Amino acid sequence: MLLGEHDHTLDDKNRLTLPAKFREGLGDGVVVTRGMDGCLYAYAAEHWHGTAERIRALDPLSRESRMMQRHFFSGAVRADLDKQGRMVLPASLLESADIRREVTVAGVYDHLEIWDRAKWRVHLHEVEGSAEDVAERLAN
Amino acid sequence: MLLGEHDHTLDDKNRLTLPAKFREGLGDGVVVTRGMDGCLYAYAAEHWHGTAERIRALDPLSRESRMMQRHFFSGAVRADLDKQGRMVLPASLLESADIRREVTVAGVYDHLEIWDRAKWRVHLHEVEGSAEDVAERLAN
DNA sequence: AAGATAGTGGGGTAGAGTGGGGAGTAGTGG
DNA sequence: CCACTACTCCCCACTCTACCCCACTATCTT
Repeated sequence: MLLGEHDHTLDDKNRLTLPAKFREGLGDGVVVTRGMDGCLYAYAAEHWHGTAERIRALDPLSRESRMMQRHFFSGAVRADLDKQGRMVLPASLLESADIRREVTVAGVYDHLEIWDRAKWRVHLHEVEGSAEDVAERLAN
Repeated sequence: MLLGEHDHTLDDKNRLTLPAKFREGLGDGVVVTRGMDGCLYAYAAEHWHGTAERIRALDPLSRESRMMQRHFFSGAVRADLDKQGRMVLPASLLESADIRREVTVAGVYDHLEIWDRAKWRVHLHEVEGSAEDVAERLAN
């Protein structure tokens, strides 16, 4: 299970060191794709298939489904880690998630999320207030 | 069953000694998460899975669900105890619960709650007056 | 009163995070 | 077809953090 929040930095070569804690959970193959809400998702290669299947199963006769499929699949890249546990993030993905140098990597159960740090802060702050309301609704 | 209230202090390295009474109840694996009402929760690893499952089951195609999952899982950390029964609390969690040096650890049946001591006092005081009223409302 | 155990503090070391250099390969132009 | 360039991948080196171990004090128990 991928948990926790880590601050890292991209170097000049667009390399990102994955937090050591996450490496074993990811195996040695990672798929990075455009995520939701302006971040990138990183899946262990074996878990990627499940998510991919969910998106693939959407009906391509619906325009919105096609948009989702393009969003996910055209942005997906298989990345391998070097001996130091780093992966190169394609410039196109970095741009689409508006990621600069300062990055936050968050574990969200079955995948990682890669955020521009400033954006992450804002997003998380936005949730804080409503988390307890949502929890209240989940309670029964 | 986890019961009772203990005053402890964080050291300079953000380590918290768990009260000896609680250690056997927690096994050797603990998961710490952002809790409700401005404290931290600490679960025995095996009890954590139930809570995690409820959050995981939310549909990630809904924005609210995604935000909830991020908040919970990115705020959760697996912490192991050292030989003295201490665990390191990540700075990001301490910050989000506004915990300084003086800490109160409270047992609440299946989990521990970690509070900034001053905040705990205030909260407890708040409850004191209203416990009977709340009980009345929860009754059916 | 003495010993044991819980709580607190500090130091050393392995490993994680970051940066830079060099070789190999693909792509482009002459 | 060859040569040059640019990019990518791999390896080496340094710094700093976090983890692990040891030591001390206070309190509770016998």
